Amino acid sequence: MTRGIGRQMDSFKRALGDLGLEATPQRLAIGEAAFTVRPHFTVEELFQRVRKREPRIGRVTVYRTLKVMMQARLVEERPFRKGGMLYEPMAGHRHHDHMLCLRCGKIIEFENERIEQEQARAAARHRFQILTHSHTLFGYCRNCRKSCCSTRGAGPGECGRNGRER
Amino acid sequence: MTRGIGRQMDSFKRALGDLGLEATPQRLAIGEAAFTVRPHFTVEELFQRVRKREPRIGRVTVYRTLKVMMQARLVEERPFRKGGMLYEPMAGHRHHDHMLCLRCGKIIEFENERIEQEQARAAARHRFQILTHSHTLFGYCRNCRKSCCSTRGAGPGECGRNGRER
DNA sequence: TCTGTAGTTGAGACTGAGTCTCAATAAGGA
DNA sequence: TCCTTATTGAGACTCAGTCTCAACTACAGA
Ligand SMILES: [Mn+2]
Ligand SMILES: [Mn+2]
Ligand SMILES: [Zn+2]
Ligand SMILES: [Zn+2]
Repeated sequence: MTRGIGRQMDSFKRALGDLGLEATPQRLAIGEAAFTVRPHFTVEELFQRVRKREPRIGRVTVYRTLKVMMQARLVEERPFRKGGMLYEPMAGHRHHDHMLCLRCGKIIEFENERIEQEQARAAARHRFQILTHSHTLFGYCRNCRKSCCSTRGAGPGECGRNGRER
Repeated sequence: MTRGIGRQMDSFKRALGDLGLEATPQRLAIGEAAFTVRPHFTVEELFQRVRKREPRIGRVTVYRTLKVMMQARLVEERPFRKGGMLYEPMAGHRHHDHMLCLRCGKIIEFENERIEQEQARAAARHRFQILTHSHTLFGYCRNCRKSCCSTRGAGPGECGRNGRER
């Protein structure tokens, strides 16, 4: 899955041009980092990653560049948790929604064409113009549901998946 | 719509009992306020409202009590915006999802049984146990979509609806 | 009534995400 | 080279939410 970064960077550079912004080393470094961290990342994770290449970069620039990538629809914002968004690169990816395990943090992606259709119809009925949407299920993944949680017999950290993989 | 507060307060008191918590004046005041502010409120709005009756109450207690009401499923949390949740009393209300106008802040509620069904099926397919879900459409309401936004000819504040009614 | 205990409360300190400000720097054109 | 504009990053700031802890309450038992 490390393939496609070239293409993603091309889209990013084009987007910068379209918006009348320069392709500075900082912006390019942030782009490359965003397209190679794990698929749902925090700003802090991105920042740390960029710093390895460009130690002099500032947090503000990361926020700013992320905003540009959002405008260009190269990344999307995921309001999964209370303190702070997660971000996900979308270039190449098809649209999808998420299930989020409240115990082990696992993120499951799903697509459902019927839901998208019904959603469009509901919006049309209200003459509402959809720009984006967010559809997230919160609960327990297959590993965490019974064996761990119902029986109340385990602390966090087991359940097949070991630990954070949000 | 001011009817039903009695019933809601009864549920709340019962919930407190079930959780082994006392029905203190503070908690009751917060409950009453939560069931009478506007249907989607911020913590700060709730806090201000409670203060009118109980000026000595602290913000922490509001947060704490809100958490209790969440556990009892008397209110639900809405991750609509970046800085801070909105809350919505659910006692009596049927489940519904939301469309959110990015320009005037209007909140439209909708229900769609087919979406709920498909969502359940998608979860089942992944052996995922849903506890809650959040499904929100972001875009422009019927008043804001063309006349105001596409033509780029208006600042915020008009569009039929006058101002905030998030 | 007095006393001990557990539950509850609220002021204020603290954390962490995100924004704002502004001076320094880099780039590009005349 | 000189001038103008875009970009950057340190640090101050805002705001939501949490944590800590001492004070306060209700009440059960002596
Ligand atoms: Mn995803
Ligand atoms: Mn609602
Ligand atoms: Zn899990
Ligand atoms: Zn609107």
